[in-house]
Amino acid sequence: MTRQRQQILAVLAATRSHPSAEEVLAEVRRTLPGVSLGSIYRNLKRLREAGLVREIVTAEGRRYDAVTSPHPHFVCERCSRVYDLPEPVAAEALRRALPEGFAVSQIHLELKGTCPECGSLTS
Amino acid sequence: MTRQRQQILAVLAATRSHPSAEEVLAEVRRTLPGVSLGSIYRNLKRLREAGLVREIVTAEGRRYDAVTSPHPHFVCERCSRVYDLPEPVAAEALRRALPEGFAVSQIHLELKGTCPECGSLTS
DNA sequence: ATTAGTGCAAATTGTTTGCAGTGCC
DNA sequence: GGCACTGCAAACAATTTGCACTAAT
Repeated sequence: MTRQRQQILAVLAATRSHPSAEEVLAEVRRTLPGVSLGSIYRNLKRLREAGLVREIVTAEGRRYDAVTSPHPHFVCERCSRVYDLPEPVAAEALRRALPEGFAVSQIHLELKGTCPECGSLTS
Repeated sequence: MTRQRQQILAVLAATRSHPSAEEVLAEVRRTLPGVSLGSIYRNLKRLREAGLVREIVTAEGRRYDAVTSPHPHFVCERCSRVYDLPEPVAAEALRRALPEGFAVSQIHLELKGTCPECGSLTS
């Protein structure tokens, strides 16, 4: 666990904004100016494998999130912001509804639409 | 609606395998040998805008699907196959559980884990 | 000393675009 | 003739990788 890796995790833990790799880079550079994008990607991958970070793949790109509890997201179609939602539904019911032979490791629920910030805009 | 576009739609309608753009290309070329990848992407985009095709963004790439009814998917973490699931849960309940100001246009539910094909394998 | 991790730059992959030519109304 | 659509190739963006160097145990 190097300084870089710690910083990345710290940045992710400190925000609810689900930053992209580039955004993580910018933020980490505020304390470690020399870091490279390659290291960000490498560390995000390791952290993901370690189960400390989650990757959210949207049509607009990949975003990262320090793992707390599994929760669904709301993705704004206009501004691409990702919002956390409280755990809403019976994941258990879902699991039971599944055909025989499927082993579920994650449930990823994503709603798309427009967020309050964008909802009022005309175009 | 050109021949190419029709073929692409036909290919997607004829399979439940959720092909990638490359796979669509290969399939379409069986009847229209000259088609290019650029046209596949262009047409997939148009078809998507027309609401005839759905794009499924997974960590492993984008897959395409002729739209029938909205349904959730199961993505195998080992082989990346995408499976259709029957509409399982109260989308309405979800919508109601959402904080004020969010307008939902699509609900995308994705389960990850291992599928029956892969479940028995050791590594 | 060894081993993992780094910065940098080049390579790779997936997708989009510009352009000149085609085919259909 | 005009306009949308094509194939091709070049452009692009996001992510990964190879390499020589550095830091920590």
